[in-house]
Amino acid sequence: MEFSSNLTLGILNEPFLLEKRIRLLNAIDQYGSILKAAKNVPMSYKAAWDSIDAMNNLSPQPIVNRSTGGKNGGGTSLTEYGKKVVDLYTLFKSEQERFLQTLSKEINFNHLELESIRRLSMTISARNQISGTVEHIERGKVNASVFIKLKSGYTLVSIITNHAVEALDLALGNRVSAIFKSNNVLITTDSALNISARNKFIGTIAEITQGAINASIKMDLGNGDTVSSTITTDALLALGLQKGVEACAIVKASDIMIGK
Amino acid sequence: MEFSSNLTLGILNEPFLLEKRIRLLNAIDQYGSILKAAKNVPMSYKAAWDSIDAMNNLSPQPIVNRSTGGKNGGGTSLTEYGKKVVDLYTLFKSEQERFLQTLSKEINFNHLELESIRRLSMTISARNQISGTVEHIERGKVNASVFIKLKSGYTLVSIITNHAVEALDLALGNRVSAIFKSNNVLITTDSALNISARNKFIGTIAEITQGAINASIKMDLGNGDTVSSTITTDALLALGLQKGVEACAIVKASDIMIGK
DNA sequence: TACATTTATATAGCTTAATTTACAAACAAC
DNA sequence: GTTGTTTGTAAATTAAGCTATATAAATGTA
Repeated sequence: MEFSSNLTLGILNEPFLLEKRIRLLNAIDQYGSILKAAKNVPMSYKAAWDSIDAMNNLSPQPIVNRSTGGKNGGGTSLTEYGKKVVDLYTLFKSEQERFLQTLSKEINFNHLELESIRRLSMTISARNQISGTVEHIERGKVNASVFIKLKSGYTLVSIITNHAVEALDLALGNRVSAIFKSNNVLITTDSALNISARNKFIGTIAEITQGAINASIKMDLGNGDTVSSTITTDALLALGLQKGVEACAIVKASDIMIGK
Repeated sequence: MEFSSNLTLGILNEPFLLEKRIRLLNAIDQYGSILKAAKNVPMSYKAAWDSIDAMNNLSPQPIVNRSTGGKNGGGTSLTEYGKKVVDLYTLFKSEQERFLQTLSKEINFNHLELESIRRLSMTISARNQISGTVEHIERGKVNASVFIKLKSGYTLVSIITNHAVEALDLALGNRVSAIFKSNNVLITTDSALNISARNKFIGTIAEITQGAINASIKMDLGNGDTVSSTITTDALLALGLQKGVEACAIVKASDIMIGK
C-alpha cells in the first residue's frame, strides 16, 4: 500500500486534473502550440483550450500568450509567470512525494499498531504554541524578523517572509502566537554558548514524559510560558535531565511560524 | 490563490474520491450500516457498496466487517484496522493542510519573483547527502539507531523505525547515504557542549555563499566529507564565521533519513 | 415459520463530462 | 490575393458514472 497525493492550485475547482494541466503547460512550452501540445499530452483540443482559458482567467497574471494568425498561423507560449508557476508546482510536487515516500516507508500497513500512529502523530504534529505581543519588526529585502515579547520576559525571534507579514497584517503591539514543532527544539545544559540559532530560552524542567524511544520535556520559562521538546530517551539520559534541573532550549528563528 | 491537496491511499486508483470514502467510513462507524451511512454522506447505496468492496479487497486487512441477516437484518462496522486507517488519514490530511497553508502564505502570487522561488527551493529541498557504511544497528522496541561510519572518521547516528530498517534491508557493512536537510543543521563555535542532538561534527568552513537573507555554509569534515548548512546572514555575522574558521555542525539523529 | 432489516447484485435510465467534428476568424509568408 | 496553420466557438456524438429501482439472500427474533 502506498501513499500518493494530488496537488491542486486552487485556481480551479476541479483539482484532480491539475497534473494533466501542468503536463499541458510543459508541452506548450515545448511545442509552441496548443494543438500539438494537446496531441502530445494527450487530450482533446477543446479540453486543452478550456483548461488554458480557465487558468488564464483565474490566475492573477496570464499564464500563456496566445496569438492567432501569422507566420505559422499563430501559436501559444508560456509567459514568464507561467514558467514560474510550473517551476513552483514541480518543486512542491517533488517535496510532497518525498514526504509521503519516507512516511510510507515508516509505516507497516500489514499491521498498523496504535503505537506507531501515536508516535507518528507525536513527531508530525506535536507543536508549541506560545503567545506574546509584537515588539519589533525588522524588514529585510525578502524576509522579516519579527520580535515577540513573551510573558516570561524573553523576546522570541521569528523569520517569515515580508509577504506573510502583510498577509497577517502584523503591527507593533499585536497579540500573536508563535508556533513551532517540539521536534525542532534542542535541549542543552550549557546555558552560555554561541550558536547559529537565534532563540535560546533558559528555564527549569517541569515535566518529563518518558516513552520507550522518545521523551517529551516540558520546560518552564517562568510566568506561565512553557516550551515542549521531544528528544530521544537516550539524549535525555546522556544529558542527565531531571525535573527541576535548569536547561536551555534552542529554536531556529526560521522554524517558528506566526499565527494571529 | 490557494493551494490545496488530495491525499490518496493508493489502495484505489481513483484518488479524487478518497475524501468522500473517508467520510463514508466515518458514517459507517457512527450508524453501523451501509444504508444509513450512504444516506448521510450522501451517496448512492451502490456507490457506497462498491467503494467498500474495493477498499476491502485491495487493503492488506479488511477495513469493515459486514454481516447479513440477523437481529436488525445485519450491519456493517469498522474493524480495528479500519479505524486506524481513518485516524492515519486525518493525521496526514491535517499535516498537509498546515504545510500548504503556511506555504501559500509565504508566496505572493501576484508577482512571483524568481528570488522567492529560489529561496523556497533552497529551504525546502536543500539537502545533505553523505555516504558511509553501516557500522552498528541498535534495535529498540519501535525505532532503531543506525550508526554510519563516514570517510572522515566520524560516526553519524540516525534514528529510523525498525520497519524502515527492514524495508531497506539494512545490514552491517552496507554502503548507505545519510540524507538530511541543510535547514536542520545548526552551527556553533563552541566545540565542546552538551546538547540533546547526537550528531556533532567539527570541521573547517570551506565555503560561504551569502545571500540577502540566508547564507549557505559548506563545512569540510576532512577526507572529502562535507556538510552544508543554511542559516541566516545575521547568524553568520554574529558568530563571526569565515572561510577557514573551525566550527561545529549539529544535527538531530531523528532528522536524518537513510537511503540505500 | 413468518417477519424485519440489512447486505449483495443486477439493470434500466438519467446526467454530466469529454471527445469528436465542423467551421469561422486571424494573419504572416509567399 | 491565395495559402497554410493556428486560435477560437459551437454543435453533435460518444462515453462514463451515478441514481434509482427492484429483488434475491441472509438470519436473529418473535
